[in-house]
Amino acid sequence: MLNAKLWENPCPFTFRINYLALLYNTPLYSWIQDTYGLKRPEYVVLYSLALAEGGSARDVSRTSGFPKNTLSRAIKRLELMGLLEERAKAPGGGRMQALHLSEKGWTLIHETRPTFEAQEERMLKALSDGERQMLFELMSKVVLGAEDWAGELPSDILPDALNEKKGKPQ
Amino acid sequence: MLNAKLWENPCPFTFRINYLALLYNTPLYSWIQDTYGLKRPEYVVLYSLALAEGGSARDVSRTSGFPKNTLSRAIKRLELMGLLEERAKAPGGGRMQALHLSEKGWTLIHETRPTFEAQEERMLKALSDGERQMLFELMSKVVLGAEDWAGELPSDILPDALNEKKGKPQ
DNA sequence: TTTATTGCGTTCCATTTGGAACTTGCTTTT
DNA sequence: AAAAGCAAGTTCCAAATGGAACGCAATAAA
Repeated sequence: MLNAKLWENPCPFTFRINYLALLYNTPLYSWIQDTYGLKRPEYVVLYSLALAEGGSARDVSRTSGFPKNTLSRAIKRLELMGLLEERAKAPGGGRMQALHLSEKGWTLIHETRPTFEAQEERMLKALSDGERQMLFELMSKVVLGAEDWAGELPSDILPDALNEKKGKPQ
Repeated sequence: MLNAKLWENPCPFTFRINYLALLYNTPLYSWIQDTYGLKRPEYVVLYSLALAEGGSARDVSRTSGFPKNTLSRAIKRLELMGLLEERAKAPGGGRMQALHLSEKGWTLIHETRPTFEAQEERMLKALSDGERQMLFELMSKVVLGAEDWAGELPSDILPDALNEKKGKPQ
């Protein structure tokens, strides 16, 4: 079945993307879980803040895809574990809250991030430096074009059966 | 935060992979859910079988990442909905069961697959044909090398703190 | 043939998840 | 400045999820 999905797939790119994401993420987050007791959304919050200190829950949600309630819980737990600086505002949500890693949070990130990097490196072993550069540029191009295709599906790619108004494209 | 994740990320490739998977999958599966009442694992089973008729639950699990109990339930429901051919063997698990789409299942796939293709096409709009070819080859190369890096994390990329045996690398 | 062994599929159950409604506070309008 | 609109964060709860234990069939070993 793997061969069919690789070589006879009408969506060869997105299959590869999903498949690589799977192979990459699974062992890393299962290691994080076993070693540090952090679930994936929790570690994602830490990782995100390490890249963008002062980011908000909304930012993490937008860039990771986790729904905001999941992140709300994750942040609460991280705070409780002392991995995030306590938020000034009393819990109860109002407006954008800037989040900050604590000393402990930074330590954890510094300890774990190299493993994520090393795994990415292992994944790319098959490519030369030039090929990596090329892959990076191509993927960047696709991501930068995302505004044009992400979000709702336009009705012109939905099955005709679902488009009532055929005659009058008003 | 998106800019930080794109341009200051120590894992620029895997971020792009995860991010693209997110942007691609979310609208499609939410459309499938709203329109056909199928959850993602359910549609994944149909899509997988359309590519590899006679595949088993295990095959789908291996190539999609869903755990086998989730797929067991998905298959049961698809059978109930008449989208899969009834399995010969009485339910009760034994050995590998070959799964087959029913007429209705094929109809649904034929109706929906073009939308998945069109969305992939939209995603790649930013690339020329040559660039697509290049991207395809690079990603294929990485996937084909997966046996060398997927699975358990080797201890040599884990933090030193976690490796007791430093002196004797036996 | 009988006995272990392997591994696919199912069931059980505690945990996690995420949609929806809600609260609160900023921003815009009048 | 008061009212309306909007959006971030929280809570609620029903549903989905996935680890673990189980049952069963095919294969391997004795």
